[in-house]
Order: sequence, then structure tokens, then C-alpha cells
Amino acid sequence: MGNFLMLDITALEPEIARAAKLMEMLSQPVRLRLMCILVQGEQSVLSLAEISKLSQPAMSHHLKKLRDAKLVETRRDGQKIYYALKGAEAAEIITVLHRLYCSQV
Amino acid sequence: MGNFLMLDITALEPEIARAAKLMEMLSQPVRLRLMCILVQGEQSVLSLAEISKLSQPAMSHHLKKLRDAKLVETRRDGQKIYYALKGAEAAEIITVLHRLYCSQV
DNA sequence: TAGTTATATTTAAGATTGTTTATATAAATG
DNA sequence: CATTTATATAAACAATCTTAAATATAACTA
Repeated sequence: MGNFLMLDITALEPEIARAAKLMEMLSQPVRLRLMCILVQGEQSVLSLAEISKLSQPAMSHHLKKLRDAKLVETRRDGQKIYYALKGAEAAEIITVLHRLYCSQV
Repeated sequence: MGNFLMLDITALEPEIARAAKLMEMLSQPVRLRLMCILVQGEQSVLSLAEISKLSQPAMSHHLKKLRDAKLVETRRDGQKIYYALKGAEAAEIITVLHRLYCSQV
């Protein structure tokens, strides 16, 4: 089995690339905040832009990145498009980050 | 207690910033690979550069970033400087990444 | 169908990042 | 002490990323 933790690094390039991509998606405070909000449940684009104090196009841009990375999915309801988390990867990382940085012993 | 997973985002800027920084450090395949190697144990700079097929200055540059982020620490032995992981944060994230991307059910 | 609301895309500007080249420091060796 | 080895720093450049501004699309409403 492939294993980050063992020294057989060269065999793991696809996994490294995917893992690094996930890290990259969460590496911007704006996007990390965004994903933390989505852990709570779906939100519309404007809603997310307002909460994040970001312009609508800037938010759309970040959402596109997350869509391309398959970390979020969308649902249209009338004029609005709701974004929600897709897959467990991001939520799992956020859970660990929370434990690392937000829990007082 | 602060909580990424709850919607009280504004109160958590320092934690978000630190968490995003950790994500950023692991967001480059070169650095993620590097940190995976260091999970195994300390290594010298040249050793890391060779394994990563990176020039020495480029490796030094990445190591400085990791030092600044307090994710690695150094030990000098003669001419060589050995780098090792510092703190548990990076290793915990790498463990989760491994589970997410490298374990076959 | 004209106007409005919600979202996406495009383009360009500005900032940040990574790599290379060259140079500097620090320790070991002869 | 001069040379070599190991690492760090600095400057320059290319690539990438973020944001803003302008425009486009799509759906609702009057």
C-alpha cells in the first residue's frame, strides 16, 4: 500500500499531488473561512460573499477553484445557487485543524 | 471555546491565520514531499535536496519557510545541519492525508 | 419583454511565490 | 591558513494567485 509515512516517495506522486491540491485549497484564509462556513451547511454565493466581506466576482472565483478541485458542489434554486461541501476530505482536515488550534485542554 | 465548525467565524481570525499558514506550508508538492520525508526522521539539507531533485539554494529556501513557520528545527553536527519536524501539527495533517489518499479499503 | 437579481467569466493589475545565479558564511581538512 | 564542503542569503526573473472592473448569462418579476 502507498504510504506517505514510508520513504517510498517517488511511487506516490499522484497522491502527493492530490494531497497538495487539497492543502492549497485550504491555504488561503478566505477559502479556509469559506470552507468552515460550508461545513455548517449550504449557502448562496452572495451570502458567502457578504459573510466573507468579499466582492461577488472574487467569491465566484474562489468557488470556481473549489469546484474544479471537486471540494464543493452546487444546487440551483431559482436565481440562487447554493454551494455545499462535496466529499469528506476537506471536512476531515478542518476537523483536525480545529482540534489543533481551537481546543483548549 | 473557539470552533471552526461553528459559525462564529469572526472571533477566530488568529486561529484561521495559523491554520491557513500550516495548509500553505503543505500546499507545494515539493514541501509536502519534504515533510513526509522528515516524518521518518531528520535529514541534512543536501540529502533533502538530492531526494527532492532540487538545487541546494531552492531547498534551503523552502526550509527557511518551514523554519519561519516553526514546523521544523535544526541541529548542527560538524558541517552538516540536520532538519527535523517540530511540533505535532504537520505530522497529524500528513497522517490524515495518508489515510485519505493512500489507504485502500 | 424590459428591468432586476444572482452568478459567472474575462481581462488586467498587483502581489506573492518559486527557481536560478551568484555570493556569503561557517566548519572541516590538509 | 588556504581549500573544500555544507548551508544560507540576495537579487532577478518567471510563474502563479488574488482582486477589481467590466461584461455576460440566467432566472425571476412586473
